[in-house]
Amino acid sequence: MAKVDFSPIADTTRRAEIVALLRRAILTGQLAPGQKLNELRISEQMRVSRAPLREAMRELVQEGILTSIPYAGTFVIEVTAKDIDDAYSFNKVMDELAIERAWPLRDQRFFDELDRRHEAVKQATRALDTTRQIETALQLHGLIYEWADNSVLLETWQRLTSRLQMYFALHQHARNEPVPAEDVHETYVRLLKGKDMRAAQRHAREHIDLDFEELLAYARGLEQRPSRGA
Amino acid sequence: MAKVDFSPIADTTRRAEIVALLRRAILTGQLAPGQKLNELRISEQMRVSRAPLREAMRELVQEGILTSIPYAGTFVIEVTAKDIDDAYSFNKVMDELAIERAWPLRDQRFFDELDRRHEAVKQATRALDTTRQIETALQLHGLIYEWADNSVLLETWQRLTSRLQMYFALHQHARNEPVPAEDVHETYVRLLKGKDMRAAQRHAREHIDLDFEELLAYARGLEQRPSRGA
DNA sequence: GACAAGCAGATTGTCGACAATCTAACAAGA
DNA sequence: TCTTGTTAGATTGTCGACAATCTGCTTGTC
Repeated sequence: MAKVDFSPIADTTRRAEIVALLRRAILTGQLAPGQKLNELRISEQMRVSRAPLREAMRELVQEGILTSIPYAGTFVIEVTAKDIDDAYSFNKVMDELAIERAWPLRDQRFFDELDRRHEAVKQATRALDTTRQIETALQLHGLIYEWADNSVLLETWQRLTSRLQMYFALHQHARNEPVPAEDVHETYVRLLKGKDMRAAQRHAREHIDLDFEELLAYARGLEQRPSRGA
Repeated sequence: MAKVDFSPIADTTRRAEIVALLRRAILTGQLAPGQKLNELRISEQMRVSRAPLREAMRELVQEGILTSIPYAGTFVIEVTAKDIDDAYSFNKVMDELAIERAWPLRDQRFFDELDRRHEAVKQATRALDTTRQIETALQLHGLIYEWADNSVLLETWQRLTSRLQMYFALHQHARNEPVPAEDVHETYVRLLKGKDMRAAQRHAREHIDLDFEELLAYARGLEQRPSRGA
């Protein structure tokens, strides 16, 4: 009998597809923070009834990227500097933990996967696809969580990822700059392959710092002159 | 003009009430792990249509205490020893972090609230209300998270709490023992009021150990002879 | 007796319509 | 002019019915 690893079949419910579509729209910034999601309009655009759409929205509310006010509407979450700061500071600690847990479990498969994801980032960078660049960078970063062998830790990371992706997308969207050409993940990957765990943790912390500082500055700027309007 | 702090008005949707009902049923063990939730039956019992019930279920799926398989059903999550171990080990690190962050922010209101929640645990203990005892103990424990001034940390704790409460309720339910008479939180509260942060962190870690070890042993026992049945 | 095909029955997923609620514009009165 | 009451429109919340899918049993064939 042939030994084939069949991956789970794709979700066939409309709900799942709607969730994916909405999430993508939010995380890429097509739906701006604070924006209201009109159920009727969206359901008509998607050619779907409101039932699966509403269920999908409930999921995204729990996922933390939508917020719902009864009888008023469902909105994309607002992004404050404090939110970003909280996520950033929390992420630093989590990273240290993940590296610590994943460290003794690194094996050939880990290194291969690390290279694979690193390659994906570089490819997105070369293609000047900023959205995909953010996505792949987070996936690269998420490997230590997948390897840490702790379901709660992984799940927490995945929840956080949604918001991080949204924040970075916002940032990119705002300054509308070309992506950095140099490879900022080179050192990170090298250290994860090395023998000095502390060094890897330290780098992860500092590396994150760099990205976030800019992001924070941007968010603080936003709060000075609050956007929003009719 | 009178200065009154009006609290937000209660959620008035059926969905919100259903979520509360279902969550309570799961966390108290009235709905056993692995059990299937029949939508038609539940909606009839609650005198509600399936729409708000399904939306409520979606929320609880995202909350991590239900799991859904398309066209098959929605089930209460199974509890494995590894799940408990993961939650426990994750919780230890989070606790240290929360204490560290909350420590410099402790004030009179913190101490008052600490006493208030401690009192609630003692009262539930005296009343031999095990469910309420678990609930209040977790609320006591959660204060450091509320005070840590980090929304992501707090949110993560709240998600974790659901599952912790479920685990402990299962345990209690299984051994069906009277609640411990002595006050196991005395030291914890005292240390949180003191000046030695490290000591508080150490105690939190060790205190949690105690509770969890028993729980883990119980869960491992479960996995030997897998329950399950018609 | 073993096995595949096909057929109920039950359950989940989706739909369209109705009810409840909110918002904003407008009118009436102090 | 400001406040309050009213009303129309739009939007969300909920309902009951239908469609799609799964499960287990029965039936027929070898």
